Amino acid sequence: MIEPVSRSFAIMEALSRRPRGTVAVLAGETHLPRPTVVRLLKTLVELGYATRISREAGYRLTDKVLGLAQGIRFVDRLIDAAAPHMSRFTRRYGWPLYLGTISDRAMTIRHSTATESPMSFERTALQRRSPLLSSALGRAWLAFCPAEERRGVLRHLGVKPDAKLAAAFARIRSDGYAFTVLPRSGRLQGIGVAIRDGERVMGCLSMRFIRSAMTEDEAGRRYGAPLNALAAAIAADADR
Amino acid sequence: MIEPVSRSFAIMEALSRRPRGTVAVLAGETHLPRPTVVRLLKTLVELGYATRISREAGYRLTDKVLGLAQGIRFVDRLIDAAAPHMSRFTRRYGWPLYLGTISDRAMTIRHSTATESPMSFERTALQRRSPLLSSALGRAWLAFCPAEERRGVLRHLGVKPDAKLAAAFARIRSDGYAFTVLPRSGRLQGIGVAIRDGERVMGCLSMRFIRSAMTEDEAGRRYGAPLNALAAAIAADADR
DNA sequence: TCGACAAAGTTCGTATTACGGAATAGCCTT
DNA sequence: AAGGCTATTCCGTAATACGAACTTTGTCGA
Repeated sequence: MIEPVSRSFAIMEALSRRPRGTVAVLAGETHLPRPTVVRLLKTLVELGYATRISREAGYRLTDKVLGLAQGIRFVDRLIDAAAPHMSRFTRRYGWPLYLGTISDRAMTIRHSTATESPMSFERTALQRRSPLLSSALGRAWLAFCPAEERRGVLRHLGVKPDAKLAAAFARIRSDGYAFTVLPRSGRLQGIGVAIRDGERVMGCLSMRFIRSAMTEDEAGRRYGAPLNALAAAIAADADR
Repeated sequence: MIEPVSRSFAIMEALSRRPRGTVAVLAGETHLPRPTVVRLLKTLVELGYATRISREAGYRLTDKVLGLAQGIRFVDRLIDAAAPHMSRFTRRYGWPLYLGTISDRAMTIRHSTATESPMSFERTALQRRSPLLSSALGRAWLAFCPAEERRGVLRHLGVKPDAKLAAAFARIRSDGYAFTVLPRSGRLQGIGVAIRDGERVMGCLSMRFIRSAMTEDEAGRRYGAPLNALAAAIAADADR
C-alpha cells in the first residue's frame, strides 16, 4: 500500500462528498496534517483533478474525474443493450427479469423489468445487492467467470472452495443456468444465466418466479434455453 | 508534485481507456517500470478502485471510481469550461466577470474573476445570490430562457407579466445583453449575457464596471460583442 | 481605517519509503 | 516435460515525502 496514493484518494473521497472543501475540513476528515493536505491538493490541482476556488472556499474536484469513470460507463452500455431485449422477454413470458453486475463481493442490480411485469411481486430493486453464493445472479456469475477470478473472490469471501461447491458450479455450467439457494420458507425463486463475451462475464440475468408456480426442473426446461438465447443476444449487442 | 500520486493517476487513466489492461500494456503506456506498475496496482486494488481479473486479462477499474464523480455536477463542467475564457477576458479588458446559474428564484454566482481584476471592487461574491428581475445576470437569463419557463418563474415570483416587462426582454434579446436595474445612487453597474445551447440557457455572464467609467450605451457598444463571443466560446466548450 | 485573529501556505532537516535491477515464480505453448 | 514469456517478489539504496514550526494572507469587528 503506497501511502501517498492512499492519502490522495482519501482527499478525493472527502472532496467528492461536498461541493467544495477547505484545507481544515479535509485535514480533519482525513486525519492528515494540514501541510500534507496542502501538498496533496497541489498535486491534484497540477494533475487537473482538483481546482482551487479561493482561499476561503477551498478546493473542489473538477470534471476530469468523470474521465476516469469513462470505462465504467461500460455498465451503462450493457444496460442500454439489454433493456429492450429484457422488456421483450418479460412481455412474452410475463416473469420479471433482473440484470446484475459484479461489484465488490456482491451482485448489484442494474436494471429490471419488474415494473413491466404483470407478476411484479417486488418493489423496484435497483442498486440492491445480491449475495454471490446464494442468489441466482451470484451463482451464475461465479460458475461462468474465469477460474482464477472465482478462486480470488471465494478467498475474499472467506469461503474454502470444497468439492461440493465445485460440483455445484460444474452443474450450473453444464445446465447453463443457476438457481437461488432458498431457505425452506422462501416463496420467490430465481433462475440465473450469464451474459458472456468469450471468457469474460459481462453481467448476469435472473428471472424471478413464485415457487408454487413451477419446480426448479420445470423452470430450467421451460426457460433455460430462452434465457440463454436472451443473454447471447444482449452480449452480441453490447460489444457492437 | 507528489510522484506516486501522479503515477497512480497515470495508471488509472490508462485503465480508464480500456475495458481491462495487463501490466505490460500499462507499463508501456505510462513508461513506468513493471515492478512499479505492479506495486501501484496493488495499492489501487487495496483501495478498491481496481480489480485483478486474471493473470492474462490483467486489471480493470471498479465502479468505485463512479463514487468519486458523484459530486461533480453539470455546473462544475460549465465552470471548468468557462474559467479560462473568463480569465482571458478579464486579463484583456480589466473588468471582473461573474458566472451565475439559475437556482430557485435567483441567480447564484458560481465563479468570478473579481480577484484577478485590477478593478476589483468587491469581496469574494461566490455563492451570493442575485435577484432575477434587477440584476444583469437575472435579466439576461429571463430574456433568453424559453418563454414558458419565463412565465412560470414570473408567476412564482408573484410578478404580473405586463407589456413594459415584455418590451424590456424584447429589447435585451435584440441587443444581446442586459443591464442591472440600478437605484439612482448605485455606483456599480453590470452588463449581462446568456450562455446558450440552442433553446437552453446554461448560465449567464455579467461584467461589472463603475458607473462613472462609462454609460450603458458605451458599455453595450464596447463590450456587447466581446461578451457574446465569450459566451459562445464557453457554450461550445461546455458541451464538447 | 486599523488591529487582532484564524486559517492557508511555506520552509527545511530528517527519516521514511518508494524505487527498480535482478532474481524468482507462475502459466502457456510445443 | 521443457522452454519461453510475463507477472511478481526481493532488497539495498537514494530519493522524496513528511510534518513541526514558521510566515503570510485574508476576514471580521470596532
